Amino acid sequence: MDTRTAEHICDDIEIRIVNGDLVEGKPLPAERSLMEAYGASRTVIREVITALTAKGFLRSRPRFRPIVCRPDASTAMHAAGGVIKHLLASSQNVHDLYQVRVLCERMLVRDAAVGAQREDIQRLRQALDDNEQAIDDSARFYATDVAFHRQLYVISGNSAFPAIHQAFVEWLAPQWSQMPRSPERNRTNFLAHQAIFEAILSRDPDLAEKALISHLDSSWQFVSSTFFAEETP
Amino acid sequence: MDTRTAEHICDDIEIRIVNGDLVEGKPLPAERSLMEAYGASRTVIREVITALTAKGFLRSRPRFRPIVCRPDASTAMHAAGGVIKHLLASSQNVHDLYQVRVLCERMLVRDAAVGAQREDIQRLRQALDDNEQAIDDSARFYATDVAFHRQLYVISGNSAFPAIHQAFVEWLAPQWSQMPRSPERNRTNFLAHQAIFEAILSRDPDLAEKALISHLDSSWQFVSSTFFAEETP
DNA sequence: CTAACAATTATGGTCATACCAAACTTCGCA
DNA sequence: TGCGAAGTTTGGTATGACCATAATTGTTAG
Repeated sequence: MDTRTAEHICDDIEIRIVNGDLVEGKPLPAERSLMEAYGASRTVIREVITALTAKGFLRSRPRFRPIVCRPDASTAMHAAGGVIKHLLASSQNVHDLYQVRVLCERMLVRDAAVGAQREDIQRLRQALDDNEQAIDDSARFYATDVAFHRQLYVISGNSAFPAIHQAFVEWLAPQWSQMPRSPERNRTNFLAHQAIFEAILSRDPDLAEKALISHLDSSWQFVSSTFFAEETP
Repeated sequence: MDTRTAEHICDDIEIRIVNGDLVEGKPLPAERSLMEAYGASRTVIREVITALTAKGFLRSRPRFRPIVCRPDASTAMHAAGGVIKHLLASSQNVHDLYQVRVLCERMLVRDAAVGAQREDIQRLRQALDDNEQAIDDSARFYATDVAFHRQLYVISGNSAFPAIHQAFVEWLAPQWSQMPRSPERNRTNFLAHQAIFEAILSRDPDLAEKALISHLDSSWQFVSSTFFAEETP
């Protein structure tokens, strides 16, 4: 026999969460109830709870009952984030991750240029307008910047991409969100966004990709010169 | 004061792992040693261990000391996998994930067509040859198939992409690795790989992308008709 | 009767101790 | 020197207890 009682209970609860037996948003039964239900000691139950929490199936605050979380693509990314944040201590890994983002967005803008629907264009234009309105408010500009790029992921119609975008934003936030910003810099970025939008509007994937690369490369130059200036290549 | 002693110890051990204080591949100190070291009870230490295991910083078999794992991009993907595997119970999510893979590979082959070096081409050709040699051995064909696609990720020169490829393979394995296979089907796939290779060789990104899309779409058709045939659209 | 407050209970966080079985070490014997 | 048995270490689990805080209930004042 396998000696891991906890694993079995863990798997069972996972299943009960995904199939809706344990309702998302509601608290897990009390530890002492689960003891009885599974005929295990509290030690084991608590081990199960910590494991499920780390896996993203529960969200537990210190002195409260753990809340059931039916995991989605977003929580999957979040689970990976626990490791990723350590990897990003190396600027090489930051660069690699950023390049992954660039690759995704290059393809996304190409596809958007070819296949974006009228509503997609409309939402993108709205995001662009919001971006322009925020040029003089750097905090808001950052938010609308993120939102504009997010729209590129939404257009794909693939539910995984918004989650991926969210992951990129969270993981790269330590550098990007704390960049020194200015209305001039914001205007530059807005114009880059506008160029991407125009290229999509004119149904030109090559131009859209080129505009995107130019924008993201410039952004990388700015970030890397700010944060990784002293590192030896 | 914060009531979560375990979290502090957890963070501390994480740091000691990433900075090399705790050596990768070596076993963690015994639970009873950690008790003394941190002045905590065994309950807390065990909680820390289970959490770190779920996070991917330790790899623990039932009755053995946990092995220290300095996490890399691959283990990050693996951590996400615990959630992903549940999501992939829905064929919609399988499709979405597959489309993410398709998008990545489309861009990768485009870039390969533009920028692949001589050694890249050589390795890709080698992978293609291996693939051809394995047409009559379906098990080996699957391995060489994976290896060929992997090469597309390697060419990028970005250390994150091989890990992403590994993740795609693992997550989609339940469907793909158990597909009914035949030498005829293998030959079809080999020819598709060859077409992709030729397009890269002729430095034609549009053609390479087209060949890839054709290949992966056909593969999806085959898989979805096998596994998701009876589902109502 | 209701609302604010106090007492009680439920529950999570932590600790100490104990027992077992499997893994590891040691040591003596061949 | 090599090997196997006995003893020790260590992880897996259980039990019971204590504390602090959240949730609940009961009580009282307005």
